[in-house]
Amino acid sequence: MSQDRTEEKLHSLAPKKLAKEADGRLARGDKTRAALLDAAFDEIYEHGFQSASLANILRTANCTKGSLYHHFPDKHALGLTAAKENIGAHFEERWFIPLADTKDPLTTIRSCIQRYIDNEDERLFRLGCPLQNLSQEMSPIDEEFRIFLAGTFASWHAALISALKQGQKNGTVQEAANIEQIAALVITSHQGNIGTLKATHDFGLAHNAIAALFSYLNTQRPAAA
Amino acid sequence: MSQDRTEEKLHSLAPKKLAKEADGRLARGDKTRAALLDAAFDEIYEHGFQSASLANILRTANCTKGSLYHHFPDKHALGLTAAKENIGAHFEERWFIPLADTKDPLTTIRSCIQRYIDNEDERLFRLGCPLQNLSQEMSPIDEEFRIFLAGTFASWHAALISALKQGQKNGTVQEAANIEQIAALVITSHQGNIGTLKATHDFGLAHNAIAALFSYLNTQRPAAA
DNA sequence: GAAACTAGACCAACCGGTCGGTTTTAAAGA
DNA sequence: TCTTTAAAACCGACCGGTTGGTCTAGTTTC
Repeated sequence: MSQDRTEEKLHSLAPKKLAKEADGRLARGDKTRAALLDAAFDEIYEHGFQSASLANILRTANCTKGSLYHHFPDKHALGLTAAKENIGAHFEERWFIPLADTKDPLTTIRSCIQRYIDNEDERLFRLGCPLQNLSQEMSPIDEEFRIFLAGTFASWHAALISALKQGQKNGTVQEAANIEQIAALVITSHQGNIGTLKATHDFGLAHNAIAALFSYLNTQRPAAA
Repeated sequence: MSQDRTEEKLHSLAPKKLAKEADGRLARGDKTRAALLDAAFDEIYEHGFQSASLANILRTANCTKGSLYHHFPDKHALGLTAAKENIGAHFEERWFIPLADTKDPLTTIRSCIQRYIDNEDERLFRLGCPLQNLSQEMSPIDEEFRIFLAGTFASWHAALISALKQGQKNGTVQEAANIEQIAALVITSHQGNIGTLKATHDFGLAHNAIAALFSYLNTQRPAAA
């Protein structure tokens, strides 16, 4: 599947510059495109990429095959673009912005994680994390997806490390703390927690796991704060 | 999908009692059945349940549609049985047996986890953990699968807790340790680690995550051992 | 000879993708 | 301002291929 997708690019995957009407709304074509991307993300989130049905996407977006294949070369490009735009925005809002200028990263991390469990997000509970879902499904069979997903993990890791360094500067994280290790455990335990919750539906387990993580994080604070 | 599967059971999902030949080998029918289950598990592990192709399974198992639908009522039953037998055996070998009679569960847990990363298992690296893959894919769309998977997580959790209690009795785990929390973090961080590795292909991240986990586990030992 | 098992042709439903044709839009020309 | 024009956007019938599943006929085993 999708071995040599490097050929000609009739449609660019680079973020599209949106033409706007005078009143600021999207032009007709871009509105369709946006509806397509929204519908595609939803369908993929619900069913996975491979089982996502173009017919369903078309129905939700209220448009037709012709439109779809005018805007995107194939299902793969549609899915990848939808994933990029949506997952990128999610991490920006939920992690990168809160971490960007915190002086107490350990507390910030705690609140970022807590927010996933507290907010009673029915879809998160039922469907899990889109980044993780796509990682599981697509990593082994599509290198283009895998590279994007790996890049997201890398950015996440980098943002955590940079925030933890800031914490050291500001005296909220031990100088001796192994920052790479902390960041790695935050990522893996959080991912595992969301994924496990989806199958077990056991909030008790999830709360215990984050309690353990938080107690670990607390050991990384300076002895005298 | 699979809403009311409670109707008549022409084929039981309970572990089948295998008829044996005089010389101990499996009878013809059971050999076909076993080949089918093996092939099904492989195909599902590689492509997921929904994308698993019966044609591929039949080719691998070297048998035909007629045989398949003689032994199993449908794809769902085949997949669920294959998952149960294989995942059950895996956890038995990799976790339940090592944990069963250990006096130092923290060390045992450590070696169980380490084994996943050290053993250069190409399929684990590329495809991840079957329990996790199926959790991601099937939990939201099939309650029967979900219940089995949740049960596996519950058994895993219980085995960890029981081992950690043994550790307390034997003085290798702090009396004050919150055992449920430890067990929960072991499960979620391990699951997250395997899943993340599959997308990132970054062993460094994986090693950092388990290093952090191990350092947390070490804080749960008695002060003077 | 009955029951267990295997064989594979066949089916309707659905899949992603193509293609010739129509409508809408915005810019150019007068 | 009205007309022309070409590109952009949209439409949906249609295609070959694959899917899970059915069914009848034949073989093996006891």
